[in-house]
Formats: sequence, structure tokens, C-alpha cells
Amino acid sequence: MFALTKPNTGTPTITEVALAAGVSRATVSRTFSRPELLTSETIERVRAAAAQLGYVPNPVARALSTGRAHNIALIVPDIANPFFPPLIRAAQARADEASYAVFLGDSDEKPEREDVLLTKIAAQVDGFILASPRLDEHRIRAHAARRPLILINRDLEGLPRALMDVDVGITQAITHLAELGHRRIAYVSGPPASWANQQRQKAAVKAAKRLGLTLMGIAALHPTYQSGQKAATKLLNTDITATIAFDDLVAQGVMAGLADRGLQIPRDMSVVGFDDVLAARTYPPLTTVAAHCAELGVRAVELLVEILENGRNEAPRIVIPTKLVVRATTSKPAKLPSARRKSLTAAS
Amino acid sequence: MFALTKPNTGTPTITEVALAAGVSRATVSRTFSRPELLTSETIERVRAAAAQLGYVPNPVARALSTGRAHNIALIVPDIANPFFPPLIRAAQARADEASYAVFLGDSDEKPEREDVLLTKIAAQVDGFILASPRLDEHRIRAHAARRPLILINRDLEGLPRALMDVDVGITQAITHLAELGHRRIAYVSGPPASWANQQRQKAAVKAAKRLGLTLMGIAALHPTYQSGQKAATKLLNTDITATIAFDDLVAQGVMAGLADRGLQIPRDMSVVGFDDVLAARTYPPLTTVAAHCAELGVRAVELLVEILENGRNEAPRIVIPTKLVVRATTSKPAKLPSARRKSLTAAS
DNA sequence: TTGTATGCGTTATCAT
DNA sequence: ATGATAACGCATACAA
Repeated sequence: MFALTKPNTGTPTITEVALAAGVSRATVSRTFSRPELLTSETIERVRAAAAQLGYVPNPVARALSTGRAHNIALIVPDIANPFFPPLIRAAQARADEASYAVFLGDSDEKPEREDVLLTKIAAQVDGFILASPRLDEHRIRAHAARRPLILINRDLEGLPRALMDVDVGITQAITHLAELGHRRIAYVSGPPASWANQQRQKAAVKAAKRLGLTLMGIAALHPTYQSGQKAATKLLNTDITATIAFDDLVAQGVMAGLADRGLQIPRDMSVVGFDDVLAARTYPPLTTVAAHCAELGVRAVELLVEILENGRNEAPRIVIPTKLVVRATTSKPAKLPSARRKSLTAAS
Repeated sequence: MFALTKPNTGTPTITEVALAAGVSRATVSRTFSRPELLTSETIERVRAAAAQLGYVPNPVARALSTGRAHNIALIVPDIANPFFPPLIRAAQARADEASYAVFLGDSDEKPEREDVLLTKIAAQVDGFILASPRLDEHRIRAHAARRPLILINRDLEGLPRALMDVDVGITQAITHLAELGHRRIAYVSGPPASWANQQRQKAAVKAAKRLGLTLMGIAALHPTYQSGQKAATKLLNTDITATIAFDDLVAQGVMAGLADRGLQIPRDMSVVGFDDVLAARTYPPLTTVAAHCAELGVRAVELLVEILENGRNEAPRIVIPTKLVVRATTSKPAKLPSARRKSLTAAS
């Protein structure tokens, strides 16, 4: 008996199955990759032997041989931002259905780290899904040149992408507010460099203009609860009666900031969020523009898989509509907003 | 000139670098894996050639050769449960520092899917981190027998694990309530089969007993907002004055359910959450037991990396203490809780 | 339909 | 300190 060159890890290989089934290694390989080339008889025999030994094709060896790892990478700026978990979850589930495992990368809102992550993971995946609001366009294109890459919420010509159609929802929201009688509205913005923010702001401006409303912009640099709280203070000494926030998180912060000053929502200020990721769980439940982020993730995966399996070479641009969901944070404006608010802030 | 057997993918390989640098492939390999064996001179020359060509060692080939993929898997029951995003985020960041890429698996709260995921990813990772409250113990052990596996919030003898020490925090919470004057408390439980829930319930019972308080159990089968809302109705016709919920999400649901019936928090009912994942963002801000879930993730990764790199063979049991964070949902109980509450529910 | 032989890109063993 | 060469486990072109 001769010593093995490398200590066997315990995982059975194709060779042992071949031996057990009395066929060649190629036949075992075909049983799992191209069974249509084989007799159902031999397939069965090999399958049996494999099951017996607990054999499973080694994806690493397979990847080296074929150049396809059957993995995909999903890169997001911040897992903890409530917008992403539903997206990640849905994307992961869809990838799983298509037999792809997913690498998760959190770029930590630092675009340069995305770069590192991407190149490091690149060799192990067949393609990327990138939700990066701010990474340099030419860097993205450089990555896309190496592997198929799907963009989420970023509209770069020539690259396949899944986008939210912000327009519909924002227009509905502003129309809703206008119908309630609001004339002066604030948009509490997110990160200025973010595509999503630009879209939302643009849509809000357009809709407000068309309806003859005044729209005031308030900056909340980071899309966080704290930013929303801070932004709330800027709303205080104005005659604004309704606020649209960059996202639900910011809206939640605005609500808290307002409540801290003794304002009641929606009596003293109507608030509209965006995304519908935590809107149903705020109190009062937040009126918001639903973004269907789960579907965004699913479609991105489908796009990628389609490209990988059928080698499509176009750059589809999938647009998923948004939709206003009216809950309990919007109502008619109070009669004398400015007077009331001044007394309140004086008291605080 | 001869045709290449396979169309070159464009990624330079070790051979081309060797050629360019005028050394053997082995030397190139050593430059990136064991540079201490080489002259700084040759290292430099190889590095230059590699940079020139844009060469990066192929992790797949490396994995096949060494049997180590430098990947880890992180399996959670539900990415969208707010407990996990901070944990995932922190774990990913820590793994990244140690040069490990992470596969993310969402078992969708269905233990049998965890199994599929695990075996499918197994060959591509050096180890697992498993946050699975309900997967069969012997299945877990079977997986652990193949690869290093770290458990999160699950206390299985002989396996390395990172746990929350629920006791401290729960005891603090109940003591806090007792000091405020509460005598009758409810524990709104999570999934009965979940280790975390069992720990929390047990700790609550123990602490209540010691302080001579009455503790009533109310079941919220799923750890969701909706379950909390439903559970709130069961609190209505009781003389309970304070509630501890399985987690923040359930607590948030309880708060909403109570508020819907016109109860004010904390005046009419004190509420305590668990995890501190969204407690700071509720309104009013939720008193909760902070679980430091980010640290849980970090420590799990460190445990795994330690085992992978230094081949430790023990099964450390890391315990991370919890701590009460008092915010605004707890106060002294009202004088006549039962009477007031009856009139309110009658009105609703 | 099945077997043989070779390559995928790297590391590891054994020389030199 | 460096080079030649055999694995690693699988897929595939070519033969039969």
C-alpha cells in the first residue's frame, strides 16, 4: 500500500466514484454536468455510487476547469441601511433558485473600498451586482469590462441596470399633498452625489412646479435618522406644512425631531417617506413612496443570470415603478401654521 | 504562431509573469505566497512585471491547489430581521480585514434550506458562521465535522460559539421596572424553539421570581412587528403595567398596538425591548436591552479566523454581556391601571 | 454512448 | 535562493 501524496480530506472525488461505479471519470463528470449524453442506465448507476459515497462535484475544481464559478457578487454601500436588507434577501433567494451562491460586499459607504472588494472577489464570480450610488463612473466601467455587471439604481448608458422610476411615486406624493391643500413643501435631501437623491429631488421639483407649489430644499447629507432629526429643526421657523424626505429613515428622523419640539404629526406637519422599508412600522404609520426594493434585487439577479447563461450582449434598462402608499402621516394643513409654530419653538 | 487551446480570458497568468520577469513560475508563486524565501531583488523584479501586466493570483486555482479558499460563509435565518444587518455588516468588515471574502446565506427561517445552502457552499469556504436558532443539533454537528463552524447565539457543547449573556441585561431590566414600582410584568415571547427566546424567558422568570414580581407569558410566535401588535391586544384587559418583549421589533409592534387602543407609553404601559437595533429610532425612544450584535459578528469571525490560521482545536465559548439602556418607554406605573384601561378599550 | 488524454492556474515537493 | 514537475478535482476535445 502506498502513501497518498496529499492527505485525503475525506471528501470523495470523481475518481472514487468512477471506481465504485465501474466507469471512467469522464462519465462521472458527465453524469453531473451533461447527463443528456448518457444512458439513463449509467446515469443511475453513477448516481447511486455517488450517493453511496456522499460525492458532490467540487465547485472549485469545476470553476478552474470551466472558468465559471457559478457565484455572483452583490456589493452594497451599507448593509445596515434598511433599504438593503430586503433587497439582499430577495436577491439571494433568487440567486439560490438559479444555483448561484452570492458573495456579499459592504463597501462601507467608502467608494475606494468598493474597488478593493471588487478586484478581490472578481476572480471567484461570474458577474457583479453593484448598488453603488457614488463609485466613479469610469471605475465602474472598468469593472464592467472584465465581468458582466448589473447596476442597481444607477443609470449608466451601455450597462445593464435595474432602476426605480422615482417620477411616478414622487408625483403622486406631491399631488396628494397638493390635494390636501398644502402649498409650501420641503424636500429633505439625501447625499447630494447619489443618483437616487438627484432623481428624487428632480422629480419633486418638477412636480411641484407643475402644480404651482413652493418647494424648499433642505440638506441631510447622510441618509440617516440623525440627519433627519437635525433637518427637522430647520423646518421649524418656516411656513412649510409638508415634508418629503429622501427615504424612510430620514423621514423617521424628521418625525422624531418634530415630535421632540412638541409638533404633532400629521396635524402640524405632514411627512412623506421613501422606500417603504420601515414606513409601516413607524408610529404613526408613515405615508411613503414604495420602492419595491425586493423586486429590484430580484430583477438585477435575473438580468445577470440571463446574461451569464444566454450570453445576451445588450444592456437592458429595467425600470420598476414606485407608488405612493398613503398611511397616517399626511393630512390637511393646519390653519395658522406659522403662528402656532413660533409659539411652540419659543417654548422649547 | 500556434493557436491557443483555450481562448485566453484576458487575465494574465503566472506563466506570463514568469516569462516577463525572466524567472520560473515557482518564483512568481513564491513572490505572492512566500516572499520570505526570495531575494528582495527578485521579488521586486517579479512585482514589477506583475504590476505591468496587471497580474493578480487567481484565488480559484489557489484554492484548488491548497485546499483553502480564503472564503467564509455566514448563514443567517433572515437578513431582513433588524438584528442581523449590523451583525452581518460588522462580520463582513472583520472578515475583509483578515482577507476573507464572505458568502451570505439566508435560510429564510426554514431550517431545511440551511442544509442545502451549507452543503452547496461548503466546498468553497474554509469555515462557517452559523446563526441558526432552530436547525437540528445533529445536522449542525454533521456540518461542523466537515469544516470549522462557529455558532452564534446557540450553545452547543463542544462547538465554538459566540453568545449573548442575556441574564445580565434582563435582570437589569426587571430590576429597573421593579424599582419604578411595577409588580405585574408581561414577557412577550419570540419563537418558542429559539435558543435566544428560551434564554430570555428563563432569565426573565428567574429575575421576576427573585424580586417577587408576577410574570405573565404572552406568545408572539414569530419575531415580527405584526406579532407584537397582536400580542398587545392580550395585554389590554389585564392589570399588567410593564412589558418586556422578545426583541425590539416585537416591542415596536406592542407599542403600536397599544397606541392604536389609545394607550400612552410609558404612562399607561412601560415597554422594554431587546437587541437595541431600532430602539433609538422609535418614538418615544425605546428602553431596551442592548445586545451588541455587531460585536457578536466580529467575535465570531475572529474565532473562526483564529481556528483557521492557528489551527486551534478547542471550542471556545465567548459570552458577550448585554446591558440595559434606559430611554423613554419606561416610567412609574399609573395609579389605577385596570380601571383606566377598561374604559379605554370599551371606547375603542 | 463511453473512454483517453490534456489543460485550467496555482502550490508543493524535490532537486540543484 | 531558484527551477522542474507533479498534484489539486474537474471538464472537454478527440478517439473509439
